Amino acid sequence: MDAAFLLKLQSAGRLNDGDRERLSKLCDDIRPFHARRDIIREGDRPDHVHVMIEGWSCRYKMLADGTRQITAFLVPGDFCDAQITIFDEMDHSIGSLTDCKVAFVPRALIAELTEQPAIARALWWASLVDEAVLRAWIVNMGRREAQDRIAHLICELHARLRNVGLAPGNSFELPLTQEELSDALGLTSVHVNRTLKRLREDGLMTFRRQQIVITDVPALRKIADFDPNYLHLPAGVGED
Amino acid sequence: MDAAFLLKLQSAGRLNDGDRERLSKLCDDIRPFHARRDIIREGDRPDHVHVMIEGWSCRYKMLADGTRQITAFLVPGDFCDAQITIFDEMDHSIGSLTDCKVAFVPRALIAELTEQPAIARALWWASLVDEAVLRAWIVNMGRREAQDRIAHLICELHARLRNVGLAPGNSFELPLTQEELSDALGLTSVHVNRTLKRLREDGLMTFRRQQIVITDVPALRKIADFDPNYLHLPAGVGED
DNA sequence: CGGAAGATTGAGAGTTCTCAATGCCTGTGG
DNA sequence: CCACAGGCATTGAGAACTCTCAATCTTCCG
Repeated sequence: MDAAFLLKLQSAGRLNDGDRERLSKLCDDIRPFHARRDIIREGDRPDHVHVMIEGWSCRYKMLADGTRQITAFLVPGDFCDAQITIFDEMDHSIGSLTDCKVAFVPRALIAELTEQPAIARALWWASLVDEAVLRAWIVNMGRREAQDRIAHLICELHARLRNVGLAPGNSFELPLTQEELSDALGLTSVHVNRTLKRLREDGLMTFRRQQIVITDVPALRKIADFDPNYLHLPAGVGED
Repeated sequence: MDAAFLLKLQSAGRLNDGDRERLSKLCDDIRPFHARRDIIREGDRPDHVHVMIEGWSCRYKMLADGTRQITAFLVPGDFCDAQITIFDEMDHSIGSLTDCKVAFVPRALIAELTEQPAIARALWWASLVDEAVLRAWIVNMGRREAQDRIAHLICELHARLRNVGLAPGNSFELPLTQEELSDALGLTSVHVNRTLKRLREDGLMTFRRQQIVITDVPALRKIADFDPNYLHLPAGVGED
C-alpha cells in the first residue's frame, strides 16, 4: 500500500510518477514517538518539517487555567508544521496521542520538492484543506449542541480516514480517550460520555474500545448536517 | 497612506520596491458593494480572486436550521478567496457587512505575481496567519465562556486593525450589530448583549454606536488570556 | 491479584438559550 | 420641525444544556 501522504496528496490531482518518486524521499528519516509525548512545543523553532506516517497526534493549545483545546487531529499523511518554513516559531504544540511514527523532513528537502509545480500545488492544496477543516470545526463548536457536534466530528474523521484507506466500511479505529475527544469538542469528558450513550441508545453509532462503529450513516450525517464538500475529496470518496 | 494589503503583506518581510510596485496592480479593478450582500456564495466558481480594500466583510456558513456561523472577519488588506486558485468551488460564502470596496484580481495576475518569490512567500504567509487565527477562534469557542470569549475577539481585532493602521490608540470602529457579533462568537445576540453590559460595568471595554473603546487594555487581555503571538505581527505591533 | 486509568452515573450548580416585551435611535414623510 | 416606522439594543423569566464534584464500576496490565 502507498504511504498515506501519497494517497492524500493524490487528491490534489496531477501528481505523476516522477513526483511520487520524489515524494518518497520524505520517508528517509522516520522516528518513533511514544503515546502522549510532545512532538513539537509552542515556541519551538524546529529545523525539520514533520509528517505523520503512522499513529495519531493532535495540535493543541494549553490555556492559562490549565484546560486544553485540541484544534486538529493529525492522521497518517498529514503535515504537522509546514508553517515553520515561513514563521519563526510555533504558535501551538503538537503531541502524540498514540505510539506513532513521524517523518523528519529537512527544510531544504521541502524547498527542493516544491520546485516541482505539481508538488507545490499539492502541498498548498493540503494546507487549504486544513483551513477548511478548521472552519468546519468553528461551525461545529459555535452552532451545534453536543450530540450533533460529536456526530459531525465522527462523520468528518470517517471521511478523512476512508480517503487514506484507514476506514473500511462504516467503522474505524479512534484511539482516543473520552477526555481527549472532549478536548477537541469543547466539552467536558463527563458530558461527552453521556452524549455518547445517547448516540448509542439512538442507534446512530457506538464507541467502545477505541472503535467507532457507525450504525446508521445517513441518520448520523443528518443530525450532524454533514456535507463533505469542505474536505474537497476526490469524487466518490466522501459519498456513501 | 499605503493600501492596507501592502501594510499587511509587509509583515511577511522582504518585499522590495519592485514587489510593492507589482502588487499595486491588484488595485486595477475595484468594485463597490453595498452592506449585507453576498460577495461570493458557497458553490460558486469565481474567476477572480477578491481582496478587501475598504469596509468589512465576513466568511460564513449557513446551517440547515437557519443559524449562521461567521468563521472570519475580513478587513482591508485581507484576501477573500485565494483558495479558488486550487479548489474547484467555494465551500463557504463571503458577505459584506458594511458598504465596501473589493478588488477583483484575475487569476492570471495572481499567477504572474506569485512568480516573484517574495510575493509568493508573502501570500503564503498571509494564508498561514489566517489558519492561526482560525485555531485561535476554536480555542476561544471551545474553552472560554462568554465574557472572556468576547474579550479575546476584541483583543484580536484590535491587534489586527492596528497592524493595518485602522486602530489608533485603544479604540476602533467595529461596524457590526450585536447579532453579527454573536454569529461570530457562537452565542445568541441576547447573551452577547448581557455580556457586553458586564464588560462595560467591569470597566474593561465599551461598544456603542459601532465604536469599541478598550477602557483597560491589560485587564481585558488578562481575562481573555490573549497572547498575540499567533498573529505573527512585526515586533512591537502586537504589544502596546 | 492489585493498581491505575478510563468510563459511567448521580445530584446540584452555573451558563446560555428561548421567547417575548420594551426602550432607543435614525431616517423618512408630512 | 415633528410624528412614525423599522431596526437594534436591552431586559425579564423560565427552560435547556453543560459543567463540577464525587462516587462507583470496568478494563487493562504488570
